[in-house]
Amino acid sequence: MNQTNELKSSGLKVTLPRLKILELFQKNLPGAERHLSADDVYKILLGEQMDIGLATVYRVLTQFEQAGILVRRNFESGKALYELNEGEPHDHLLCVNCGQVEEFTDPQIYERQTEIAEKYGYVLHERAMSLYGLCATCQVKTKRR
Amino acid sequence: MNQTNELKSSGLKVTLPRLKILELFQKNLPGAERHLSADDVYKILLGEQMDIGLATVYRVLTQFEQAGILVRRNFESGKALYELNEGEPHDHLLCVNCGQVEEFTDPQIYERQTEIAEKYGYVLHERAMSLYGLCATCQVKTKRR
DNA sequence: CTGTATGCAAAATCTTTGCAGCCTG
DNA sequence: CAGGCTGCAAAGATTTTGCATACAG
Repeated sequence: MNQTNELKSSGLKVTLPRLKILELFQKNLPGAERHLSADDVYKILLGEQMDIGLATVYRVLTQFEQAGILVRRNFESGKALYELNEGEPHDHLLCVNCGQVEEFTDPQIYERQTEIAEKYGYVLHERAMSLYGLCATCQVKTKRR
Repeated sequence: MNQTNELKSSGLKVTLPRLKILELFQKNLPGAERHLSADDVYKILLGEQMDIGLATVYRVLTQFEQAGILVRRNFESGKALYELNEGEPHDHLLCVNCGQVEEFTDPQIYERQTEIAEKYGYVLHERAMSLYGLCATCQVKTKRR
């Protein structure tokens, strides 16, 4: 099984909480948000009749991040969101009204970031770029008020 | 007095805590970090023999942000940092080892961000970009270990 | 004097940690 | 069977809020 191996190769024992959480992110159900907070994950699993502790969710998410399975994002919301690590780095466009998250990649910006870090003598570890605004749908809704 | 007027024109009463906090950011002492957390501000003021409450610091920082005097930044550290709002937007390069903060502006990136938001139909409210890495000094230190 | 501002303490959030028992390998 | 894993409860860290008193205008 794919997920089982993914866990094993990260040196993690295969347990129900881990399988379920991994599945949540990999399944990618239509309409399901790719970006989930610890609490989101916790509530979803409770809703699926799982008996799980919030502490376990935090621990698993942290382990998955260290294993490179997930990526942790710090947006302005105040709570961390996790998403599947699909290799290619990307940035986010977030709607301040509905919370929708749009992903995009811009090689030109990526390139400039590298140049800037170099110019300042930094060895770059991470890049984070987020744009906040009103999505098209919410612009209409907001205007109506 | 300049600071007094800055407060008045924001509709805020001129009080000692507000003057002191404003001064802290405007003074820009050599070696002093431009980016301060609520707790940083609190500790500095306590060190100056001021009798102030942490809650007041949080309230004042929030008010200053709403008045456009300060800008709030959410870096990965988990706590918000504030800096003087000097009009022109800029981004940050942070050392993950010593916490040094380097500021930079890149019109090319700024331009691309605008284009991206437009492409996705967003009305942009805010942009946040932070690069994390090892500064030149810390690269040397780290290598020695 | 009136209403805003302050300090203190308590509460609210999000996240981490300690511990005894459970389960994987 | 050993050591990692889990749930629960408690503790931490950061930020917000309620309230009585103090102070600016």
